[in-house]
Amino acid sequence: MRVATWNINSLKARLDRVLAWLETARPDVVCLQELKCATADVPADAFRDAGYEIAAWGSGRWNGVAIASRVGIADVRQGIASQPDFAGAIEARALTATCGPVRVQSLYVPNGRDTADPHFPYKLAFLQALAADAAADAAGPVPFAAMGDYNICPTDDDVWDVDEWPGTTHITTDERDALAAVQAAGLVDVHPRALKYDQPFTFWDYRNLDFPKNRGLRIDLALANPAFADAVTDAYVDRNERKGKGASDHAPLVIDLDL
DNA sequence: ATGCCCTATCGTATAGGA
Repeated sequence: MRVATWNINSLKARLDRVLAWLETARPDVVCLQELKCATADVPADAFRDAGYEIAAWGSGRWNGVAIASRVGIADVRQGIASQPDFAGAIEARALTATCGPVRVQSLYVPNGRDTADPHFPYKLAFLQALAADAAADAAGPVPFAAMGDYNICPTDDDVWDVDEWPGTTHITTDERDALAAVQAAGLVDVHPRALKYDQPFTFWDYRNLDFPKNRGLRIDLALANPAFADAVTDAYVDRNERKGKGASDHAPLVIDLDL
């Protein structure tokens, strides 16, 4: 089977491209992030016409996660255990469901904004909660992957050039330690191959010709338990989806499984 | 060609993204 994760940066603005991609890539399950629309506004009919059921948790302008599947969706769960709030709100950043033989989690980890911003400790707290939340699924017999936009480059090789990276977040030791703690729960980073160039980046900023210049980041990850990881036959980043008019700034991460 | 930022919002600018 084929499982994917993709930060689509608005479901409404991206709907045609998402549906077209489902038709060509034919994933059995796709985790989507940054819906930027309310749950009630998710076009479930359009997905149904394409052969997919969709479970979504959206809250309007920001965030929002979904899972679309053509092998069924069961046991849907919103959020993670002890999920921290931001400014008093529990944000739509995690959705977990069982789709056929796999259990997947669609994740949108907080950006962090700046190491001096309150969003940064929020990001670390979210990851800490995630590590605890994932432990049971990580140790279980069912193939499980927590996949999505982690907003962390696991290593310097996951940045086109750390010295040119303009942000203060995504590359810090604190963030990488927090990511390592999630992996320590029993999950491994399914490292994809790139369709072009050496590094399998998943994000390129819209500005400054970053995509043509391949100034990218690998921040969309699939952290898999042993049952999931052992079944992986291929993994790649579909950078072709970053091309052209109306593209998201992220490309899909696609994983093929012998399941 | 990969091509010079994008999205949603009570908007005619602003916040957020990474």
